[in-house]
Amino acid sequence: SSGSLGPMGVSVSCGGSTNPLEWTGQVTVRKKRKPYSKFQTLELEKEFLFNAYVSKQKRWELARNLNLTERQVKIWFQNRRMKNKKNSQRQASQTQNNNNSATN
Amino acid sequence: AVMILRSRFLDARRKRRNFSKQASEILNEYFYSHLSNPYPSEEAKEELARRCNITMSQVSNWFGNKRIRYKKNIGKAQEEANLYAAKKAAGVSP
DNA sequence: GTCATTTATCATGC
DNA sequence: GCATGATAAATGAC
Repeated sequence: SSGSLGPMGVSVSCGGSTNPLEWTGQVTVRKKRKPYSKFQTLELEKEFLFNAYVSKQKRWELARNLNLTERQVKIWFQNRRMKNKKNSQRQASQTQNNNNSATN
Repeated sequence: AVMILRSRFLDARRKRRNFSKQASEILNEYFYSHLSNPYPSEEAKEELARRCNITMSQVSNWFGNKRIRYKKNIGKAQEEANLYAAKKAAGVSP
């Protein structure tokens, strides 16, 4: 039971428009998102073709050659694996739809 | 070179389409009726996806965009919030 | 490690 | 010309 809200539950409509909504506040300071260059992305994609999981040694080399931090390289591979999974699921459902409509 | 061309065909952003009016209505009603915690569960997402005839990823995208863009508009007009708040209070469909 | 997010950016609709 | 949906960096929970 959550009682951190106003007396009426959602108290948005009554005049005062400033909402004491906890989720609207982000405490941690986050680094601004900065898109990678074409060269950086291309090199990362090339390495991802060989293996979706990069060793510590390879990560260090990539970070140095692409002027990225090891943390950035690590996170890039994590996000890339998620993207791969998402695309695989999308293709799977597409194939299933094709089979269903073809057999029926 | 490959992925530059890849994005031309495989990127879904190239074929973006606006949701239907009723789908936006359903999503907005849920958002403003759960304004204190606009994070639908997996089940709620499935329900919304089914009623809106969109995928669950699209539901997640919508709430992600909605939350950040609502946050950015706090202190501004936000007539949309008042609209749905009044609608909820009246219990009337448009 | 995965994975739901936050945030800025991208590409499109109108 | 912005509104809107989807994607790309970045964070945090677990």
